[in-house]
Parts: sequence; structure tokens; C-alpha cells
Amino acid sequence: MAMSGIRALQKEKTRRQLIDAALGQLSSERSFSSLSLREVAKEAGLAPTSFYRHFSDMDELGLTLVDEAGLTLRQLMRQARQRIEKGGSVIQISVLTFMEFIENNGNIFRLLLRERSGTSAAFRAAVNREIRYFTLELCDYLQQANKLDAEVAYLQANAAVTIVFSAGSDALDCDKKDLKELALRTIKQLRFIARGAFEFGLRNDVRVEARKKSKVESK
Amino acid sequence: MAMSGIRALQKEKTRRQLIDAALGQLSSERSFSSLSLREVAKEAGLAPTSFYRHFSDMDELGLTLVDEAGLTLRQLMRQARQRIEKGGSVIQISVLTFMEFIENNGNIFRLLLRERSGTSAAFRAAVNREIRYFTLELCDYLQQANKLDAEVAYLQANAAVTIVFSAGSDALDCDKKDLKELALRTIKQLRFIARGAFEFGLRNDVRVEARKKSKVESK
DNA sequence: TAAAATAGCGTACATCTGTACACTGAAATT
DNA sequence: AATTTCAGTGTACAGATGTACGCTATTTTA
Repeated sequence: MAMSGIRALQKEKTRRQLIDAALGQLSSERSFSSLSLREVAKEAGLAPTSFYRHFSDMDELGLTLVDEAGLTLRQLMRQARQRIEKGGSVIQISVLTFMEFIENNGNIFRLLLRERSGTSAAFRAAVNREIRYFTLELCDYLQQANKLDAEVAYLQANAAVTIVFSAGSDALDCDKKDLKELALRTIKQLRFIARGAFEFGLRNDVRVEARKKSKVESK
Repeated sequence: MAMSGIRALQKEKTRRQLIDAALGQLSSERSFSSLSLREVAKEAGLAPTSFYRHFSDMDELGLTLVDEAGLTLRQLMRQARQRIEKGGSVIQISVLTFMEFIENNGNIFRLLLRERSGTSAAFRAAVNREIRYFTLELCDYLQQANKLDAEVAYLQANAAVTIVFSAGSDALDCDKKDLKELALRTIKQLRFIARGAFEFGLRNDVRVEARKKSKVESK
């Protein structure tokens, strides 16, 4: 990684150039799978065959991009938590943070969305892994902060992430002025889910309590 | 459409062959955008250049496929309504119907998922239009059956469709035995949403009532 | 200092792509 | 019956693609 030596240093530099070239070519009308090895190499200022000194495949480059995207997402979550500690609604701040992410990293988010339902099982697995991390951290938070049943917390986290990602997808095709409304709607939907989860979690507790009591009484 | 005449009849027949050839080549590792005009023509038993007698573009064929997929989806909804009239939970039956759809039409559903976040604005618009129909019909149903506020009903319908589509996406990469659990989890999530929407809808009603009262009282 | 390793280049090739063009035979029109 | 229309064919071409192979120049190792 931090290998010094003029050679290894230069190698990592051009490797980055390849990664950045690929990222730079992504757009709303250009998906990763539509990029050719030659295009990426050219954009990076390399001869086509030099590509192989860094990746054996376009797929290998792609998986690297997905990893980077996941990393960016997790950094984002840390930012969100910092904001929450300064006070404010968890749901509201999470949504706003996510929307900012999409404004600043539209193409990375597009990459995740597309490869999630793409043609490579490896890609799909990689994206889903990143989303799972994302979900599990939210799940932990919910379980701890709201004292929810583990299953209920997971279901809520999963549903919330789904809703937020879908809203993000809509945001990509949205006029900037409609973004505010979209965020507000998303927040309301998340509140529905939170409320519903809370009620169900509660009922389970009540049942457990009731069962305990009846056990005691039947002794 | 129903034009007879030996010629027009034959034309429609080979047009269908093209459509079916395209649909037939879709799979988990083959997306529409990765199909070539030549492949599709070959699969349909046509010379490459004959393709142009029916579609000016692969894009035109693709949009036709999206329309067909939307049609299939709406037929599905009708089936679901029939089942509901025979009794049973709306949510449960809707989810089960959707899961059946995916088992029987995996590749059509994949088409929708992929083109929804694809590289063609026209495709994205077409898919979103189909999903909007789907959502609005559910919205009407909720508004009428549960007497919900229009906005709340829409938010619930939108969230529910998002959750169900996402579950469908998961179902595509799922072992068959895990499908049952996935369906159960999805049903619970939809109940969260329904419950939350109900509570919020209620609160709005209460507020409205309260405002009416206070108006009356202040007279 | 001599030898080995290697990032990057240029050439070359087989394969696939969309599509332009001229042609044919059968159906439709007159 | 004569003419027009048109779905489908076959050939042809220019461009793009992945990648095998051999070469060079510079860094690294011995």
C-alpha cells in the first residue's frame, strides 16, 4: 500500500488515473458496463494494453469502484452521526445527509444502483454487501436508541434503507427545486415506518409480559 | 392493429418473433442493453437488415418491451383484486401475487429494474410511468378502503410499492426456500407502513376535527 | 557495476457491430 | 392482367473491441 520506491509509487499513481478515468466517464447516459477498456485507458492517457498492468479485466476495475463507493457511503454515515450528536431528528438528518451525498456523488450512486441489478453476480453481491453494512449499522442504532426487538429493528432498518435508496434514485432525475419536497415526503414515509415498528415492537413486549405473567400465575 | 390481409398478418407475426427473441435472450447475466441487433435478428430467424422493417432501432424494440411488461403487471393486479374479493388480507395477497409474478416472469421484471436506472432517459421515463400507474391504483384503493387522507394514502402507496419492488429484486437472487421468509418479512414491513400511515392519518383527522370545533366555539 | 524485473508502448489480428445498398418474389392495388 | 408495394435476403464496409506478442527504457536487485 504505502510502498515507497519510485516505481511502486508511479504504478499506484497511474492506477488511480485509471480509476478516476472510469469514474469520470460515468454519467446519467453512460453506465460502467458500457465503458470499454480502450476508452478508459485512453482517458487515463495510457495505451490500451497497459491497462493489463493494473487490472486483469474491466470487471476487476468495476469491483474496485464499488468498493470505493461503499467507502464513501460509510464516511457519509459518520458525518451524519456527528450531525446527530449536535442535536436534531435522526430521520431528518439522515435523509438530508443522503441527499447531499447524491448531489455531490451522483455518478457513484448511479454506479451502485445500476450494478445492484446488473448482469454480473459478483457486482450484485458486492453492492448488496455494502448496503448490508449500511443497514446493519442503522439496525444497531435503532435497537439501542429505541430499545426495539432485534427482528423489528432489522425490518425497520431494511425498509428505511430501501425507501431512502429509492428516493435517491428519484432525486437523480429530479429538478433541483423538487428535491426539497422529495426529501420531505421521504421523511414522512420513514416516520410511518418508525411509528409502525414502534407499535409492533410494543405489542410484542406486551405479549411477552403477558406470557410471563400467565406462567407465574399457572405455577 | 387487427388489419387482416395475408401480408400484414405475416408482418405482425415476425414482429412478435423479434419481441419474443429479445425477451428470450434476457437472463440474470444478460441485459437488454447488452443485446445486439444482430443477435436478436438471428434468434428470430431473420437477416440482420430485416430488423429495420419492424423497428428503427434497438431502443424502439426496448420501449415496446417495457410497455408489454407494464401490461403484464396490470393484468397481475387484476388477478390480485379478484383474489381479495374472495377474502383474505390485502397486503398478504398482494405480496404473494407479486412474488408469483416474479417467479413466472423473472426476466420481464429484471428488464423493468434495470431500465429504471439505465442509461436512456426515455426508458427510465417509460418504466417510471408504469410504476406510477401501479402506485396510483393502489393509492385509490387505500384512500377508499381505509378512508385515508389523500396525501397519506399516496405516501403509503408509494412506500409500499418501493418495498415490494425491492423485495422482488431480492427474490431474483434468492434460493427458492428463502422466498417464503422474504415474503413474510415484506408483509411485516408493509404492515409497519400501514400502521404508521393509519396513525398519522388519524392524527390529521383529529386535528381537523379540533380546528372545526375551535372555530365553532369561537363564534 | 552487471543482471533482472517491469511499466508502458506499438503493431497486429480476429471478431463483432450497425447499417447502406441493390435485389427478389409475393401480395396488394389499379 | 399490369403495375406497384414491400417484407425479407445477401453482400459489403468502416469502425470498434479485447488481447497476444515483442520491444524499450528505467528502476530494482544482486
